[in-house]
Amino acid sequence: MRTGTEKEKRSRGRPRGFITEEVLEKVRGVFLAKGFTGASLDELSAAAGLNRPSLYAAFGDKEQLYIATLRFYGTKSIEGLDAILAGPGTIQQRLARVYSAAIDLYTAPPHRPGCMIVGTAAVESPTYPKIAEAAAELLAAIEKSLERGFAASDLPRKPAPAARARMAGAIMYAIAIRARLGAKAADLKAFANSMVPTICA
Amino acid sequence: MRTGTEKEKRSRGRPRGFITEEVLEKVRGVFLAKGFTGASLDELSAAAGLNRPSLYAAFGDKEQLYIATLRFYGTKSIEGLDAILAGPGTIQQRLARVYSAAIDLYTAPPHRPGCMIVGTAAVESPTYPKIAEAAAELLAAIEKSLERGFAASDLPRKPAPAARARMAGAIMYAIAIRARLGAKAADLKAFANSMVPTICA
DNA sequence: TAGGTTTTATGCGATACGGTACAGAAATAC
DNA sequence: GTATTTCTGTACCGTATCGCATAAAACCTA
Repeated sequence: MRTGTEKEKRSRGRPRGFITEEVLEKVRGVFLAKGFTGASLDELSAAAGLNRPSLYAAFGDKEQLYIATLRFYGTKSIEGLDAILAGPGTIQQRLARVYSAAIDLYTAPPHRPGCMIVGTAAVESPTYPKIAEAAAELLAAIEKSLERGFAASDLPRKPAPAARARMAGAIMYAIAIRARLGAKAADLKAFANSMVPTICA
Repeated sequence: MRTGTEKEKRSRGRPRGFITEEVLEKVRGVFLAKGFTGASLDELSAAAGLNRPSLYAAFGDKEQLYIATLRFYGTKSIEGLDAILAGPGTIQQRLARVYSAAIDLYTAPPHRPGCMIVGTAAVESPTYPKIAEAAAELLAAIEKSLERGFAASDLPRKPAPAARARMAGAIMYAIAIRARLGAKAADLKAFANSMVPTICA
């Protein structure tokens, strides 16, 4: 897939009137709110400010567009995760910051969307194996990021960083689910804060 | 809603050719695999062995049918949860049994469906508030059941049973998500077993 | 048996859906 | 300037969708 940012030699014909990443950002809002099946191409192209043929030429069909959006969202999220985990403070403080930032995104108005992977990709998994595969890869990458954070900390080596990462990831997924089902940010933050010492024990 | 099992006085006209709960069980398989939006009325009525007008007369529209199915599924699940938690053994053993039973259901072939609440209701929440409400109620009931189990155990009163229940529930939701995204039962069971001592610490 | 009542079965209708054909527009290559 | 390539916009196609109208069937009451 072309990213639109590569400064490859200007191709010959009429240039694109959009930037791929901007389209993915706009489309993400629709997929995040409605899910893959629930989002119609009318809504998607309206949100993107593009006509359907342009979407199709750029991304292929709806499934490929969804997967591109999911990977874009996941990659951005993991970058944010890495950044917070590489920041200052104890691992407890950084982990708490990770949860706080996640909860702010998960409970953002107006939809309290939760996480795109947990909240929208999971439901399609049995029907669309490629979506399941992309989602599983992203969850694995999230846990790898957490594992790096724990490995670089001064926590005891037992439990292993990978085990701590699985646990920290599980708590994050649960928060995402509860956010999408309407849980209040304050409750989720209290829960997250109560889990940090357990994960870092 | 009539349950079909109430032995209310036989009504006057032609009797129903189906039992409500049996229909809900059959329909559940379709909703569980495809989600609310992804399941078509053709699939649903075929699975139920009913024609669409019969479904409509009995349940109303698709949303109401889905919510009835969700509540049926949730209530049955909570009964199973209560039963295991009321069984023999230490709370650690009983909690491990809960997870093992859940993982068997979540990873059942051919679809590895996970949990209906977490795997299919969550995605619809922003669009269908009544589904969100029913799902949130069921999660709360699950945590209440877990809380009763911890309250009846001989674990220390700190952390409080409610806090343990939130944690145990979070682990269950995370397992459901990972199951639907393709995780292997053995990996999930290892994870669950590793979490039991932490939850019961 | 006749009448009343509820559930089935067939089939339809209006709409929304995903996806595409085609012609015109905007850029580069020669 | 002309040709070529690529993208945009309109308009459309076939299909699948949800939900319902209608009439026949099955049962109870009398």
